[in-house]
Amino acid sequence: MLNSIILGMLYHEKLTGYDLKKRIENGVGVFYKASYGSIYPTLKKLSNEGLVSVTEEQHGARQKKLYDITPQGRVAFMNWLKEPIHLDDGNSKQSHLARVYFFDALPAPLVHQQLLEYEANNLQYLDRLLALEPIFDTPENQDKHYYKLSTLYYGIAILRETLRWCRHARERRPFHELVHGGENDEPNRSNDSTP
Amino acid sequence: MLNSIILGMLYHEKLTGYDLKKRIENGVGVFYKASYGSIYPTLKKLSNEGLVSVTEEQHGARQKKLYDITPQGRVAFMNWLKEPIHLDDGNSKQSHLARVYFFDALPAPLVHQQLLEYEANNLQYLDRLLALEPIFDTPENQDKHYYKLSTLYYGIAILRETLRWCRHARERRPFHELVHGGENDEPNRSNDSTP
DNA sequence: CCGTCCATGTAAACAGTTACATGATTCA
DNA sequence: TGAATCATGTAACTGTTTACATGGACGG
Repeated sequence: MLNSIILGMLYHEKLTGYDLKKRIENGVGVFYKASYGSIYPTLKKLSNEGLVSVTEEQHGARQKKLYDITPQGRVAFMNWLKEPIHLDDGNSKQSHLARVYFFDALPAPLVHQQLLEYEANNLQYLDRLLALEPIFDTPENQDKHYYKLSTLYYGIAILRETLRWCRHARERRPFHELVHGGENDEPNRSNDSTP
Repeated sequence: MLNSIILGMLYHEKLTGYDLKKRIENGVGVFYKASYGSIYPTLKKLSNEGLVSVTEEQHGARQKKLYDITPQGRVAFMNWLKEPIHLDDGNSKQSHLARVYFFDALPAPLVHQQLLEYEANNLQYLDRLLALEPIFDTPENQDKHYYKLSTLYYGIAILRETLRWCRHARERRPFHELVHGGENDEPNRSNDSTP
């Protein structure tokens, strides 16, 4: 995961380990965290594998190491971007979004294909959860296992929203409507001006 | 994580490692996967820590080990359930939902408190993302960084849905409305039968 | 001259996966 | 009789976090 993210970050500019951390923080950082303890060892590993190259620079008495992606690195990164997205791997969403984050670098037809597949997988998953619904949502469980049930419904709600998002992204439609569409009101927010 | 889930599963019944796997698969399994390679070592660890006890049973020539939660195990599990939920830890949703899954075992006032806090944290997070929106959603980025932008909007959409879910769960309202409420139509599901 | 940022790293521990290895029991 | 399921485990590895350790540069 981190190795791919690093390659993605180096795709357009050379960076030091330190820069990388900051770029990740206010980029993919919204859904993926990286610490120096993972960044530096990963850079070393990528370097050993020939996917990045290092240039040592002297700024006065202080040295810094600028990392750059190699041609092999670009290939490896592109292959990662093209990998099919399967949902059943546990820590799903993290890695999916990390991939999507870099989709601007992928040719449009491939992106479209990826998003279609992602959508299909989510739909399949949703159907699985919807099939569980009548089995688990019994009057007895509604009382004694309310919170267990709630996690099932959370999954269903999130998948619905993910599908809505997929359709937007696949058609490259702007996202204002998705997120600021009238129907999604927020009754609990204290000091909001407007309508 | 797994150790807490195991304790939660043993809270109401004694189980073997094998049983545990199945219970997890069709319980929290929807959002958390566990393999034997993690279950058995974890059981051993929990046993060494005195949080579970083992009873060896002979079924013919075949032996099985029944695991049971100890009083200390119950305390440890309850403490885990009561831990405050902070969102900024990267692999959030997984562990949050795992906790919620076991909330039926927690006294109602504590559950309410936990969900309120969770809601507040999500709202705070949402505000953070909404603050990023005007910074990143510029005409230039809408074109060149469409997919980067899309992940921001995905986050916003999911947080909105999470908040809706929170309000339902906190008030112990049934979930049909959340998930089968009229407004959330699905224009694309016309002619696909399940795969 | 002091605090904050820039910059690089290591060691230990943690949590878990994958693949392997073994063997009994049940049922068609 | 052989496939599926029950049942337990290990070894090697992967990827990551946490805490530690060091020191230069820059601005107020």
